[in-house]
Amino acid sequence: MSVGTVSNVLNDPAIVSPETCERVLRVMRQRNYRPSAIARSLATGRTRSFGLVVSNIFNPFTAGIVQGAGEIAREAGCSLLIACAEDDCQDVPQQVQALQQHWVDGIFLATQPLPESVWRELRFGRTPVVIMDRDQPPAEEHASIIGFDWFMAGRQAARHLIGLGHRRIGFVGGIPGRSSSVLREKGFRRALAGAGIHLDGRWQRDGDYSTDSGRRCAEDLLDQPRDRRPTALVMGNDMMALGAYEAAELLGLSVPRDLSITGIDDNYFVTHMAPPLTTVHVPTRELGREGMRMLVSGAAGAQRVSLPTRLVTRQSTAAPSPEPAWRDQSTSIHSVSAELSVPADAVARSQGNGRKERMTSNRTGTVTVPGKE
Amino acid sequence: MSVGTVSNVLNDPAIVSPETCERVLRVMRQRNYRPSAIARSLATGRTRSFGLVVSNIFNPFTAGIVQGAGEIAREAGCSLLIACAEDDCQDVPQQVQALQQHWVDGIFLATQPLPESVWRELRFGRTPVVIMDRDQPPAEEHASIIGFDWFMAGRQAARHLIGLGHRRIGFVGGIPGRSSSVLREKGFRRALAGAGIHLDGRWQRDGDYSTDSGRRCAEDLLDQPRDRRPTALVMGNDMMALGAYEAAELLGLSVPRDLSITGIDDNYFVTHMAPPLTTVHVPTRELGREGMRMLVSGAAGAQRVSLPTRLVTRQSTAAPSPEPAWRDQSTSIHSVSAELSVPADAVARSQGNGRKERMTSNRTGTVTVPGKE
DNA sequence: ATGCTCTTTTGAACCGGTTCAATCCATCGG
DNA sequence: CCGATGGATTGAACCGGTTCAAAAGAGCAT
Repeated sequence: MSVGTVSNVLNDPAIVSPETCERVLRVMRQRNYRPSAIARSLATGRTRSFGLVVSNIFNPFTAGIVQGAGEIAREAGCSLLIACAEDDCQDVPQQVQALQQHWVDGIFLATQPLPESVWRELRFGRTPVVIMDRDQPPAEEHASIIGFDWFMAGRQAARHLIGLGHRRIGFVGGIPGRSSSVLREKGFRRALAGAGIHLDGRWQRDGDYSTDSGRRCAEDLLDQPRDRRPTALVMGNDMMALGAYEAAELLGLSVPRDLSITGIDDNYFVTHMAPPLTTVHVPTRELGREGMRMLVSGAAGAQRVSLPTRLVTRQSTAAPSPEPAWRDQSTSIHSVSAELSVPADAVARSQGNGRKERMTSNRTGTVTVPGKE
Repeated sequence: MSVGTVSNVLNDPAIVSPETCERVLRVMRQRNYRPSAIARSLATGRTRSFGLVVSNIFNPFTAGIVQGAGEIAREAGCSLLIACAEDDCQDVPQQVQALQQHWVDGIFLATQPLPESVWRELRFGRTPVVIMDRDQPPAEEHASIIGFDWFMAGRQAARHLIGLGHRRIGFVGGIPGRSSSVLREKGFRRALAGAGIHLDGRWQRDGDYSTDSGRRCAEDLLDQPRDRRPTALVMGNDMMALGAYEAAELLGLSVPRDLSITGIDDNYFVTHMAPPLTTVHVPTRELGREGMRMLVSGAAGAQRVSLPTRLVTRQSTAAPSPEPAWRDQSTSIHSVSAELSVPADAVARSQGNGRKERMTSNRTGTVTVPGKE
C-alpha cells in the first residue's frame, strides 16, 4: 500500500477501487489517523486558511465582523486566524507579516485606523487582501475595499427626525477627518438641505465616539434657553448617544418628550437603554460575511463594496413638543411636506407608553427603512 | 552556500562566521525573504501556535479572555488561532479536531458549556490543554483547569450588602446546576449564615444570566408589600442586574434609595448604568493571560488554578432606608455587629449626590476589597 | 611536514503529505 | 494468442525548511 494511494483515498476516493478504499478507511479509523494540515499545505502551497486582523476585540462592532467572517470560513471548510492588533494599530504590519509566514490564502484587514506602512508589507506578498472602510482607492490590484454607506446612515437618522417634525436638529460627529465621520456628517447635512432646513453651525460638535465625549458635546449643545436649543440630536454612534442620555438627565430633559436622540451602530445594549434607542443599524456581521466571501471565492481584487444601513425605530425619538404660542412656526413649503411625511404609526408608537412598549419589544426592534432606503 | 547554513543563520547566528552571516542576511533583505512557518513546523514538529476555542464572541467576558490570551501569545512570539464555536458549543469537538490537524502546541478551551464529547477528541492528541471553569477534575494528565472563585464572588457581594446594614437580601442565580451558578449561591448563603441572617427561600430565584430573566426574577421578588420585600438584591451577573434596574423602574423603586443592587462580572457598560453598578470584578483578561501562560511555558497539566474576584463599589448600593417605626427591628447581637462593620466612608459615598459623583468617577471605580479579600 | 583541535560549512536524510508519469493487471477485440 | 485499452496502484520527486554527522579548513604545537 503506497502513500500515494492513501492520499488518493483522502482527496479523490472515486479513483481508488472500492475495496482498497474501504481497507484504507478502516485502518485510519482504527489508528485514529488525522491528516496533517501542515504537511498538506507545504505540498500544495495552499493552506485553506485566512487571516483576519482586528483592533479592539471588546467593540461589538469588531465582534460582529469576527462572527460573520467565522461563519463563512466555517461554511467553506477553511480556518480563520484572528490576529488582535494593539489599540493604536501600529503593529498591524507585523501581524500581516506573521500571517504571510503562515501562508494564509488571504487577509482581511478590519482595523481602524490602518497605518500606511502595511502597504510595504502587502506589496511583497501575492496574498489577496480585503480592507474594511478605507478612504483611498487601493494601491494594489489584489486588494478589495468593503465598507458601510456612512452617508446613508447620517441621512437616515436626520430624515427620520425631520419626518417627525423636528427643525432644530443638533449633530455630534465622530473623530474629525476620518472618512466614516465625514460621510455621516455629509449625509446629515444633505438631509437637512433636502428639507430646506438651515443648518446652524452652533448646533454641531465633534466628539471622538466615546460616551464621555458624547456627554460633553450634548451638554454643550443643550445648555441653552429652550427656544434656542435643539429638539433632537443625531449622535455619531451609540456610545455617544449613551452620553447624550446622561447629558439629558443632567439637564433635566426627558427623552423623547423634551429631546429626541438617535445613534448609529445598533449595538446590542441599545435595547436596554432607557428608553430604548432609535438608531441606524450597521450590519457588521454582514460585512464580515461579505468580506470573507470575497476571499474564499478568490474574487478579492480591485473591488469596492458598500453595505447599506437601515434605521431601527425605538422609543428615543418622538415628535417635538409644541412650541410656546408666541414663537412663530416656520411654515415654508418644506416644513409642510416634512410634516406630511411622518409615518402615522411611528408617531403613535413613539408617543405611546414607553414602559409597556419596552416589556414586549423584541431585541431587534422595528425596521423602518428597508435595505435600499 | 548550503541551505543548512542559511537555516543556521536564522536559528543560531552565533555558530556561523560573521562574514557569512552578514552575506546571508543581505541577500535575504534584498530578495525580501520570509521564512515559511509551515515548512518549519513540518520539520520541527512544533508550530509555536496555540488554539483558543470560545463560544459567544459578543460577550465581554469572552473578549477579555481573548485579549489576555493574545497578549501572552504575542509576548512569547507565538501565534493564536481563535476558533469561535457555535452558541450551543456542540461543535467544539470539530473545532478541537481542526486545531489538532494544524498541530497547535496547545489548546485553550474557554467555552461554556463544554460538551462531554470533546474528551474523546482530546484523548488521542498529546496536545496540552487548559480548560476554563470546569467542575469535574480533568480525566487526563495533560489537562489543566483554570477558573474564578465564584464562591468568593457571591460572598463578597452579600457581605458588602450586609455591611451596609441590609438584612432582607434577595438572590437571583444563573443557570441552575452549572457549577459557576451553584458556587455563587453557596458564597451568598455562607455570607448570610455568617452574619446570622435567616435565608428566606421566597427571596431566591433562578435566572439564566440574561437581562430578561433578571428583570422577571427581580419583579417577582419585589412585587410584595414594602415590609416583606427585600431591600437589596444580589444578581448573578451584570446582565441580570440590568434587568433588575428595569424591574425597579417598573415598580417605581429608586436605586439605591429603595433598593440596592449588585452584579457580578464588571462588564464595561456598568459604569454607564444609571446609577453606576456596584459589582464584583471578575478578571477575565487575567484568566486569559494565566491560561495562555500555562500553555506557552509548557506547564499545563493536572493543575487547578482559581482566580480571586474583588468587589467594586459604585452607586447602586446604599444603606437601607429606615423601617417604619411600628415594625420592630431585629436587635440580635448579629445585627449589631453587622451595623458596626459598615465602613463609614462607603455609606457617605453611596448616599452622596450620585449625579455629581458620576461625572468625576473613573471608569474602573473604587476597589473596596483587595485581592485576597 | 604531521597530527591534533576547534570552528565553519556541507550534504543528505527527514518531516507528512501531493502529484504524476510509469507500471501493473485484467478485460476485451481481432 | 496477441495487442490494445483502461482502471488501479506504485514509486519517486517535490514542497521549504531543520538537524546532524561528516568533511573541510584554520590555527597551533610537535
